[in-house]
Amino acid sequence: MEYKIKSRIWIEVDGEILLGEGRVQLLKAIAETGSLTKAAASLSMSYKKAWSLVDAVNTRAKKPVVNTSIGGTKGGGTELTEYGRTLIKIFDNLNENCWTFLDEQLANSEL
Amino acid sequence: MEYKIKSRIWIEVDGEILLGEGRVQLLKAIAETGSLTKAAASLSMSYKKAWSLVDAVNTRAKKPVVNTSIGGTKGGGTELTEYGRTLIKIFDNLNENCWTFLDEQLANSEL
DNA sequence: AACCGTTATGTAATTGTAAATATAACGAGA
DNA sequence: TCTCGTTATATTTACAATTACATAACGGTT
Repeated sequence: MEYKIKSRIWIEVDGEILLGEGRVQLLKAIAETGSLTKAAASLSMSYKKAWSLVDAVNTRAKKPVVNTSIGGTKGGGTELTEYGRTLIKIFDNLNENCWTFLDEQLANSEL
Repeated sequence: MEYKIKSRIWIEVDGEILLGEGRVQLLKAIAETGSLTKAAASLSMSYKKAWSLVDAVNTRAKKPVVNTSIGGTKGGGTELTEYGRTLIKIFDNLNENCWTFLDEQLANSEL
């Protein structure tokens, strides 16, 4: 029966969510599959939800996070931009730093 | 169009939530009103939800967080224990430290 | 031209969560 | 003993968020 401290972080723009853990997970799945449809399926998420999440990230970010293409042999696809990849890296870094910081804080508080 | 980092922290026991921002807010309202009914109303929360939140906190914490009484002239009431008050203080402290830490982290990441 | 898998978008259905409602018990005081 | 405001709990109702379904457009390939 030990107390554990948890946290979630997210980045906002104009009071609206730009990027959180769920969106980062989705972007990672897009990077792996090259397809929004497959990424959504791999996370057991509806395509519509996945699309609206990616759309929100893409329109709010300072630069596009994904490139999409429609049609062609493979039907099209979605790929991360370089900016999208750095965004993910920075987010993951912030998140891990936050976790270790909070663990230290809790340990020092003697709850 | 500036990026801002936000966070929520909470404390878990055995994988279940013990205390988060909402529960702390509720405990503070109880401290002010001396009544779970009034505390719930002051937060526009249903009594049932308020009760189940307080009950969860009370049963999972290492020591009781509130004392309740039923009946009597005033009908009864709910008051914080000393342990409940220190729990709130520590939580608020952790939370503020987390915010300033993350702000620093974001500033250093040059997003 | 026809096909196929994908993006993109609207609408209907569902379902899980929260609120509303109802009811009982309690106990000091009038 | 009756009242009153509170805690405590179950059941029903309502709503909002999510999913499911449907449809169109696209563009290489065959």
